[in-house]
Amino acid sequence: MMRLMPELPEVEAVRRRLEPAMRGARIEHVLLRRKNLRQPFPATFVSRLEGRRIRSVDRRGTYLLVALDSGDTLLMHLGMSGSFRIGRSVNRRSPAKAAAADGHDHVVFTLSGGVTVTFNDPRRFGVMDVLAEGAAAAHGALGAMGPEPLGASFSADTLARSLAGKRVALKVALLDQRVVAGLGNIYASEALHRAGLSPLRRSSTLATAAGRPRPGAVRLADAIKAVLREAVARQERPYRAGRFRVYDHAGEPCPTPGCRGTIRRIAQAGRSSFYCAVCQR
DNA sequence: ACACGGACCTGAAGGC
DNA sequence: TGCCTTCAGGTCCGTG
Repeated sequence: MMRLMPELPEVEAVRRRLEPAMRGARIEHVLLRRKNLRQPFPATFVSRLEGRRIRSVDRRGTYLLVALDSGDTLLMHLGMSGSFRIGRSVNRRSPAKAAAADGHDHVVFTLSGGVTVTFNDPRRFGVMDVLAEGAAAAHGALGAMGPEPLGASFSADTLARSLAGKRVALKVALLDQRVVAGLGNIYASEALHRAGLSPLRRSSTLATAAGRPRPGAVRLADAIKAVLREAVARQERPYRAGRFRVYDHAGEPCPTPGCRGTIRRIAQAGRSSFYCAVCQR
């Protein structure tokens, strides 16, 4: 079950795996094995991809952006259970069909050189779309997306500013991609624990005061960066995973040194949050 | 404008 | 054993 959980670090790991296989290659063939994922594939999906050369493979939040020489961008989201498999086609007559083996293989890209990139997604929460040049800003999710937490545009100051006036619980605000891009349910809980902040706290209590971010906002911005940086580094050697400090650890002792609390699980906005009521205030 | 809950979908896990 | 229920997750959409 806990296979991927695609939040920013996991999507970045996928990007790093796809990039060397895709960048500079030409998309020779696109096989769609169904007509929709979470939303329908656009009618022109295949025709706008086939024959195009791939300029770059980037990530924004939890979206993958494949830039093409036509100016279009292939937009992909893994949803909850999406994954890619890179292969090499053995059957040159019908390379795409040979690569699609599993019933949840929904898209097969065959690239120049016979490389195949297969998208598998049992739950079909994933999304694929093609955006025309300059259309990213108009795309709902992308256009409104908040700063990249590991980029220069994210800081305690920007975080405090975007929490200002928000009545929602801090944990719920962290899941809002307009506040910060790429955080999901797991790393939101992890960051809050590291910052010593309760997931239940009202977001506006971390807002800017007297022109400067409150100490909690500084700790939270630092914690978000630290949690994500460590997770990105861990993706490269998954078997040495330190796992998570609080996520899915309900009932266990709080890992904060010197804290005698116990990790609790509560529901917020329909999702589970894990935290220590003793050291997170 | 903001906030909340339901829908989407399947597989794993737990209960009886 | 096997059936049934519940839960998990990210994002979008309708409603308040």
